[in-house]
Amino acid sequence: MSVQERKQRERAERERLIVATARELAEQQGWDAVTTRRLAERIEYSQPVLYSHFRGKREIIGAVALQGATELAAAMRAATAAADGPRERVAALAHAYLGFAERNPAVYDAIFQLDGGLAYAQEDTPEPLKDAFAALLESLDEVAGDGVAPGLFTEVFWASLHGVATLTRSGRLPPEYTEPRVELLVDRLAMV
Amino acid sequence: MSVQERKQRERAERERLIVATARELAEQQGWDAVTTRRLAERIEYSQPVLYSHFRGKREIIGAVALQGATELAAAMRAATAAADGPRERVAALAHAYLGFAERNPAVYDAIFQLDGGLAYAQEDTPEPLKDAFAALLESLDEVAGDGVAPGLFTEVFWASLHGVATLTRSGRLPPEYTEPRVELLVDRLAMV
DNA sequence: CTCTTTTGTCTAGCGGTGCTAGGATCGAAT
DNA sequence: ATTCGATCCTAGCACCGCTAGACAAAAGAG
Repeated sequence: MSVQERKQRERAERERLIVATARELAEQQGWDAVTTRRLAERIEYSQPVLYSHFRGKREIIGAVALQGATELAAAMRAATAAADGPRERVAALAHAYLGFAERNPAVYDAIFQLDGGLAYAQEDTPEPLKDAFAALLESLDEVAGDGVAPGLFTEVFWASLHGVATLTRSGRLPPEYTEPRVELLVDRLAMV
Repeated sequence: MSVQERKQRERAERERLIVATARELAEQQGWDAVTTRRLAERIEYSQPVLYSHFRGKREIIGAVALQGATELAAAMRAATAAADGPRERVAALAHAYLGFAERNPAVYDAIFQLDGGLAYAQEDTPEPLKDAFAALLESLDEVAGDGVAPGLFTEVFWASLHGVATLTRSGRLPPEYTEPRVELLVDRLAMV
């Protein structure tokens, strides 16, 4: 029995290694550089081993996305917990979100831009994704304003942040005015 | 002389054919399906011909992006010209933008998501891109509000629309509530 | 301890990608 | 008619995601 347990443990460990290595490589050189060959070489196994853990490259992206969503949710909750008052909470939320996107661009892409084979906005959406949305909702609920559904408000606020994050990182928005952009968003959208 | 002119004309015509075919193929089957081999086959020339017109696939995407930006700018101007009052103009602008993104997803990607080798938000940014931003600015200028730079306001409004457009199309936002989302954005962001 | 069976891993290869070198062909000018 | 230059294509490179099948190591049975 214990032999099987050890093997299972080692297998799980190797799977973590694959995900961590893919993430590292993606952050270092972009997702285009994450090829199955390079990834296999880095974990010091042959390519087919990857396919004994994941159906394909897409699922590896998905695994990185789930890990990232968990961290993003935690980062947002930590930031809002330390803020006083609704206005400050929303501002802290926005900064935490954009900060995460800036510090972990490849992970952000895995969650919000690439196809990781995950279901979004459905019943079978993976828990980490639901939870990241819930973390947004928790702080935005109180500033949605009268007659506006908190869920709808959260979607709109989130979409705005996402737009700023992606357009900035692709060089379509100059990065130097991010701060006033966020202030404007918070000022106008949040009903203090 | 006239022989050279004819050749030049034919060359320009073939270049238009390449761009139009790439766009068509991208809208039909997505950008992943736009390979140099398939594209070459559709225009009934060999692969290397593509490279006598463009440096590579990236530049073809860029050409589609410029064409699309011109159309997008025209669509926004047409929509806002037919609207009465600032509030209605902004709403019409938002609908024109999102409508374009929905009807031409591949072109939208070429402009705002993919790497077409174009410069954004700089002096050497191609005219069509500058003009599309200018078209946004023209209608948003009057609703930026006191003490808010119209350029900054336009960036934020644009980013919000972009977030809605991309998250919706990738299935991360359920499409059925797009209308109330846009209404909320216009209501809150625009200082009527 | 030996033999069988199962499990795990690797080598090699398939059909595809973007891109390019070098040769063939065709038209224009001498 | 012949040279010459422009134009285009065939063939091929290195890489991609993914997989079949050979092989070795470990586990279980006698």
